[in-house]
Amino acid sequence: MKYIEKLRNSGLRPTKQRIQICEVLFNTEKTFHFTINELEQKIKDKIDNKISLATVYNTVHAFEKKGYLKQIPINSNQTYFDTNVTDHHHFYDLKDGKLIDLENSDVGPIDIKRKINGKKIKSIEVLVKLED
Amino acid sequence: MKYIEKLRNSGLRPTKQRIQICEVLFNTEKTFHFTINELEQKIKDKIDNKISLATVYNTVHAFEKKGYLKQIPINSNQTYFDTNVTDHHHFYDLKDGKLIDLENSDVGPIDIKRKINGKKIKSIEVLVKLED
DNA sequence: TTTGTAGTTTATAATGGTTCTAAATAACTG
DNA sequence: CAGTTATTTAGAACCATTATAAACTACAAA
Repeated sequence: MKYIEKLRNSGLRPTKQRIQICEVLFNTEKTFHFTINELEQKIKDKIDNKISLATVYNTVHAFEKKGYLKQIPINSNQTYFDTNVTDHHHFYDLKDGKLIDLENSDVGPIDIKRKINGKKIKSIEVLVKLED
Repeated sequence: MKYIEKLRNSGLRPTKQRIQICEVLFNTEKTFHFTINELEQKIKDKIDNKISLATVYNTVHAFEKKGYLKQIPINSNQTYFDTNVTDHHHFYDLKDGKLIDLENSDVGPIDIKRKINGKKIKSIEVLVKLED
């Protein structure tokens, strides 16, 4: 299994649950956005054994910390995650609440002119809200 | 009272509570960011009578709908609002969770090259995360 | 005024996503 | 294996937010 090494290399024990969640998250052609509930559903669909909700939360947070997932800053009652951890931005369709990737090449360079003393920029995230 | 007209003009009845919340939110030299809990505290400090939590929520949402407040898209367990409704962006200091305004003039123009069929851009929001 | 009505406020309950807990289980190391 | 530590799990707890429904208030029409 290709994920066993990935997990071990990040200091995470390659448990059955983590490997299965890796399959659901990363064994896909395209990256995608999800909430915990959506991920839980995907897991139910693709996997025979049950994985407890707490484990899904634990795993997603562990993966986020390791940089395998990113949270998407958006105002919603649920937290959105992205399996696309490359530098990119999002459209957010207010009508249906759906997110659409905006590749970095779709956005001109972002020039932040102001500096904050003693701080450096960790990331720049652009959210483009869409309406009809 | 200057807020009575403002409220009435937006189709909101100028109740005592709404006027008082206006004072707390808008009768300041500088704009500011807040969560509902922080606003509740401010209200307690500045106002003699009690305003119920539900009213604070109702009012903030009403003001947001009318465009007097903006939600700040950020991942937090609480929702952040901004009394600065002009077009601008934010630094977010990950260390202490504080937000800092980034005036539009501090950010070069943002060029969104991709279009989504039948949708138009309502807003563009940039969140610049800071670390030490 | 007075009165009717629609809008607001309020305390409290309900909701629901997320986190905590502590016991059972599984992975790892020697 | 045996011992240790990490992980999983079900369920409880947490807590921001929303819903409820009764009391109250602004307002307009008579």
